Amino acid sequence: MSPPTTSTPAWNVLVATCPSRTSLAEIANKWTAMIVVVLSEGPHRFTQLRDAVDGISGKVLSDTLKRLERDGIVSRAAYDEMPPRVEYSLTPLGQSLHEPLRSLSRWAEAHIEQVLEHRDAYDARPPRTTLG
Amino acid sequence: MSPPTTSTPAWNVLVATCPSRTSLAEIANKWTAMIVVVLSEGPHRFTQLRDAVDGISGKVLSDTLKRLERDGIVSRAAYDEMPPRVEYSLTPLGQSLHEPLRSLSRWAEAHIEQVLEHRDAYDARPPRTTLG
DNA sequence: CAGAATCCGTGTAGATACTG
DNA sequence: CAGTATCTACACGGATTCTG
Repeated sequence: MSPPTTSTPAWNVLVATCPSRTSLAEIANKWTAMIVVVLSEGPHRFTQLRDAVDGISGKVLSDTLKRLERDGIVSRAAYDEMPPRVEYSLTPLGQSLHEPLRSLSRWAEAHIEQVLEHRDAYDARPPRTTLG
Repeated sequence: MSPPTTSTPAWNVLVATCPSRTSLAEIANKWTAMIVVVLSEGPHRFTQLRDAVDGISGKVLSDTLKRLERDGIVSRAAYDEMPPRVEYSLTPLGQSLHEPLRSLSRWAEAHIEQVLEHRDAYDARPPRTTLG
């Protein structure tokens, strides 16, 4: 039974011993963000995912999917066929995570130019060896 | 089809060569999330931040703040006093990042119990050595 | 106080090769 | 196709020390 949204969460990620930190570390991750965004469009097979998330290696994809499955964010459906077919999809829990993560990746896309400009300016500035 | 947002982002994090990936990697990070959430309440000094983000080490805080400053997300104000005083705050760019990141940490807090239950169930299940 | 510098352990990523 | 198994490598996090 999950608490209604009105209830105050007993957890606080700012506390080191809070278990919610372990899941924050899991979801605040670039691969997780991209995988969840892709899976939000519907079930994907392993190779489909690897193609969609350009540049990810098979091992990293496999590891990440396993962790997400363990956390109940992704579900795995293996069909006993030849050649083998496995489909990954978002659980309801994972779907609730989609919005926050999509916001993040959208932010990255929308503000990358500003970020790049800042980086250029920062890197052009002399190091703060002496007091300015 | 792309949604009718105000401006169409030319960037796509799913493409490996897209520069927005570099900023996604930066912001999709547990320390960044916690720091931005804390700074959203107002400027903080270094030690205040280290206390607020429980468990973070001085080096990691310093490194992360430097990266965030470089990206234009955090601004640093050093006052030439004795003892030294430095205040960190969110730039307007950083403030625009607050909502997405707060959503993430709230998700972690709100769903940690479900996540823990899934982990227990997953770990209790025998390994998938043979076909199920 | 606010850090820089240093050292070090570990996790995570990446490449490659192999299997059912 | 959908992984697993290995190995390597480096970035990251963490603890400690030193300084203006």
